[in-house]
Amino acid sequence: MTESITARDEATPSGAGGATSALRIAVLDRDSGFIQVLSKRLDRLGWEHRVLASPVPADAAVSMRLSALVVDLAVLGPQAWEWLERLCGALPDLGIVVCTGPSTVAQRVRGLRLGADDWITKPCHPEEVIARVQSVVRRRRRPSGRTESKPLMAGEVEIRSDRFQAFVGDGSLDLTRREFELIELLADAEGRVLEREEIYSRSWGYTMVRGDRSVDVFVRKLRQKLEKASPRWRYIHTHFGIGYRFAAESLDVDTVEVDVPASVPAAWDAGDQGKLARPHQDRELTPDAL
Amino acid sequence: MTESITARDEATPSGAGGATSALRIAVLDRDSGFIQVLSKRLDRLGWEHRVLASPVPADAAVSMRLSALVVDLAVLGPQAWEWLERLCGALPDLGIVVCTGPSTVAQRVRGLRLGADDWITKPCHPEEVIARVQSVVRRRRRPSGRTESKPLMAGEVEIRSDRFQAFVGDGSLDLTRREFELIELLADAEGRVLEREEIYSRSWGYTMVRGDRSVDVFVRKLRQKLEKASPRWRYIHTHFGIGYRFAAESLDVDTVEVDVPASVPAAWDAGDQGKLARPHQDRELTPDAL
DNA sequence: TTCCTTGTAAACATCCTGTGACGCTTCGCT
DNA sequence: AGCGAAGCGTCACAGGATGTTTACAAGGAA
Repeated sequence: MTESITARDEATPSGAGGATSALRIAVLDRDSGFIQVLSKRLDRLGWEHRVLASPVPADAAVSMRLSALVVDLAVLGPQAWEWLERLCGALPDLGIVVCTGPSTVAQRVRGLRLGADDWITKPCHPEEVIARVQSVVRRRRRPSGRTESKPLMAGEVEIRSDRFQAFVGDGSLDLTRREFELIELLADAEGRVLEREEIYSRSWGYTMVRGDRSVDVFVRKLRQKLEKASPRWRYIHTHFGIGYRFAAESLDVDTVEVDVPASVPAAWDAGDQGKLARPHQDRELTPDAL
Repeated sequence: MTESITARDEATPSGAGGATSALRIAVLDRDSGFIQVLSKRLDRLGWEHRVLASPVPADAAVSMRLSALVVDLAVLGPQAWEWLERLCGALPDLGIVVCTGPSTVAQRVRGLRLGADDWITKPCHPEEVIARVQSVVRRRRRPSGRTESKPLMAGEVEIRSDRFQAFVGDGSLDLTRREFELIELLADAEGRVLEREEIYSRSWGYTMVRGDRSVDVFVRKLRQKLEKASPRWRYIHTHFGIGYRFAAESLDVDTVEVDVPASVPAAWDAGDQGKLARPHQDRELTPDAL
C-alpha cells in the first residue's frame, strides 16, 4: 500500500514517447510463478512495474499513473465484472489486459465489452503478455507524437511541451502542472470545442463526476495568467452548456492576422448582440481551410 | 454506392461514446465458412464490411476508409510479415486484427510487435472476433477524439459539429446548445420531414408530452437567427400537421447560388425537393421511430 | 364560420459559469 | 522537525444565459 513502485523512478520521464520506451504497469495476480517470471522479464525491459495482490480503487490506480494493468480476474472473485466495469469507466485511458485461466467465449466477450483491451488465457508465455501490453499501449500513445517537436504558437503565446511551460515573448507564464496540461490540451484541439468531461478525463485521467468545477477553476486561473501576459488577446472561449475552445483572437481592430480572409464578403452585420464590439475574426491558429 | 457508406455512419455522434456505433471493416480471408458466419453477424450489427480474397496495397486500404481489418495471415503466404509491417506502417490509424490458424508464441509476438493490434487463433467464435475488433477500435478512437465529420453545408450556412456552431461566411450564428442540436438534427435528415415527436425525442432525449411547444419555440429562434444571417434563403419549412423539414431554398429567382465561395460545393440541392409542386401528401414519410 | 395548428412574444424558472475564499496537502527551506 | 509558500480541489454566491411555459394572435383545414 505504499507509494514506491520500483527503484528506477524518474529514470525515464513519462512522456518519453518512443516505441520501446519504458512503461509503467501493474500486475494484479496471485499466481506466484507467473508473477515471478513476468517480473523478471519486465525488469529486463526496464519497465516500472508493481505487483498487487488485491483490487485497488480507481483513484489509487490514478495516483500510480499506470500505462496498463494486467489482471487475473480470479483474484477479484465474484465481483470481478463489476470491478472491471467500474475501473474501465473511471479510467478510460488505462490499458487493461485480462490474463486469466480458462474461460468461455461468453466470458471473454463480456470482459472485452466492459472495457478490457485484451484477454489472454493462461497458461501463457510472458513474452506474449508483454507484446500484447505493448500493443495496447501503443494505440494510446500515438496522438502525442508532436510532443517535443514543434512548439505550439497561438497569438502571442508559445506553448513548449519540452519545458512544460508557456511563454509570451521571453516571459514565462509560470503555469503549474495542471494549468499547463490544460492549455496544452486545449491548444492541441486546434480550435475545436472540448467538452468538460473530455477535458477532465484527458487531463485528470479519470472520469469527471457531475458537478465538479475543477475545469472551470483552472480555466479561470489560466485566463488570468494569459490576460496578464497578453492583454490584447483572448484565448479561451466559453461555449455555454458545452465546454471550452482555444483560439487566439486579437482585440485590436487593425491587427488583422492575414490568414485566409479570402473573398468571402460576409454579409453579416457584426456587433449587434451585446458583444464586445470587436471584429468577427474567428481565425484559429490553424488555417481551417482544410 | 461508394458514398452510401460514408454518408451517414458518422452521423450518430450523439452517443459520443459510440459504444455500438457502426463500423467499417474488411475481412481478408479465404475460409468460406468463417467468412460466411462472420458476415452474417456483421450484417446483423449493421457494420459495413467487405470481404477481400487477396492482399490489398496500402493506398487501396486507405481509400476504403476502414476502421479495422481482420486478416488471416495464411492468405498472404510467405510475405505475410512484410506485408503486415508495411500496412501497419502506412496506416497507423487502422485497427488490425490477425485471425489465423495455429501459431507459435514467437509468431504472435512478432505479429503484435510489427503493429497488429490483436491476434486471435482459429478456430474462434465470431462473437469474440467482433468483441476484439470493437475493443481495438475503441482504443484507437479515443485519443483522436471526435470523428472529424465534414461540415454540413446548406445554402449559405455551414454546420460544424466540432464547434457546436453554425456559420454563414465568417459569422457565427451564436446558436445555443439546443438550437444547435436542433439544426444539426434537421439538417442531417437531408430534407425529410421530421415529426415533432421525433425531433423532440431525439434532441431532448425523452418523449414529448402532448401540448409541449418547445420544438416550435426553438424552430422560431433558429429561424430568427438564420434570417438575420442569411436573409435571402429559407431553411426550415413547416409541414402543417406534421412537423418540419430542413432544406436550403434561395429566394432569388435569377441568382442561383453563386454568391458564396465557389470552392464550396453546395452539397445540397435545394429546389428539387418538395417545392410547391405537390400538396401535402408527404404523409408517406418514413416514421422511423425507435 | 369554426376548430385546430402554428407563429410570436414575454414572463418565469433553471441551469451554467465566473469568481473569490477556504482548507488540505505537498514541497522546499531553515 | 518546524515553518511557510505554492498547488490543488471544494464551496458558496451572484450574475447572466438558456430552457420552458403561458398567453394570445395568425394561419389553415373542414
